[in-house]
Amino acid sequence: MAPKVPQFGRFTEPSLLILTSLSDGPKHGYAIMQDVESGTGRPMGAGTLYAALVRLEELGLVEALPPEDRRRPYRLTAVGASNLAEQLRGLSSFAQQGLRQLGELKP
Amino acid sequence: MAPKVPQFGRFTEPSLLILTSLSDGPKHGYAIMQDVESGTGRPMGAGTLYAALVRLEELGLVEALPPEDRRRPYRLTAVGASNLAEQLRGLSSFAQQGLRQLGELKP
DNA sequence: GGGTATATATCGCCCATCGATATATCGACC
DNA sequence: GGTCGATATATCGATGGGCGATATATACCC
Repeated sequence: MAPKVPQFGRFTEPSLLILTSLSDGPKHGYAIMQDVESGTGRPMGAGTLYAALVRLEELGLVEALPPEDRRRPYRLTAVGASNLAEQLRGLSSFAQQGLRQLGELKP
Repeated sequence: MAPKVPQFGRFTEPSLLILTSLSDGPKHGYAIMQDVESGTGRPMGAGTLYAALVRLEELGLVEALPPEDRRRPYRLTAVGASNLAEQLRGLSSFAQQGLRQLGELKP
């Protein structure tokens, strides 16, 4: 049987990465790119980033803050934060159970 | 800073779900569908399933076993298992660090 | 003043996802 | 014996997201 993944919503990798980066505090796009790249080792293209940001904003998971200089910072909304938490919890328990099944972890 | 995600390879949700389901032991397509659905709460369409299986087989992560009846079972290869383990480890530490950042978990 | 880092924006290709549809067989039930 | 639902696989078309490339502009450093 596959591990339970409570409401594994409609967000793939990049979106998750962005939300997680923003859980650190508000950031503008370029800072998110750097952050994600330093965290994952692989760069996230600008196209991916800005497109995903627009989508996340439309979904109400992030919101734009007043621009500083030429930077357009975003922050997590309350909805975004709770949504992220839920996804991470699901992901975590999924990974744990998967590893257990693989015999990588003791039950 | 975003949590480290060691080589977050090129596999999205469905593939991960399939590999994880197979970590349980060999299964045929329909059984995987049921397994994933019972695990996640949401059905994985047949199109997604069989297409993903073909890809995973091409990548050498799963292999077909001799058909029984009209069932076409698959099993994880050694490569598939170690690959899955690596992904799950990355996922787990990613989720842990993310939750910690959210204040959901004590460091 | 020239090159690199910062910063955002947009375009187009490709492929995976998804839902729908088709087909066939098996078992149960009346 | 006939029907219905579950089992099982296969394929198609539309859509949308990921990704790489490209464009543009400013700031900073040598």
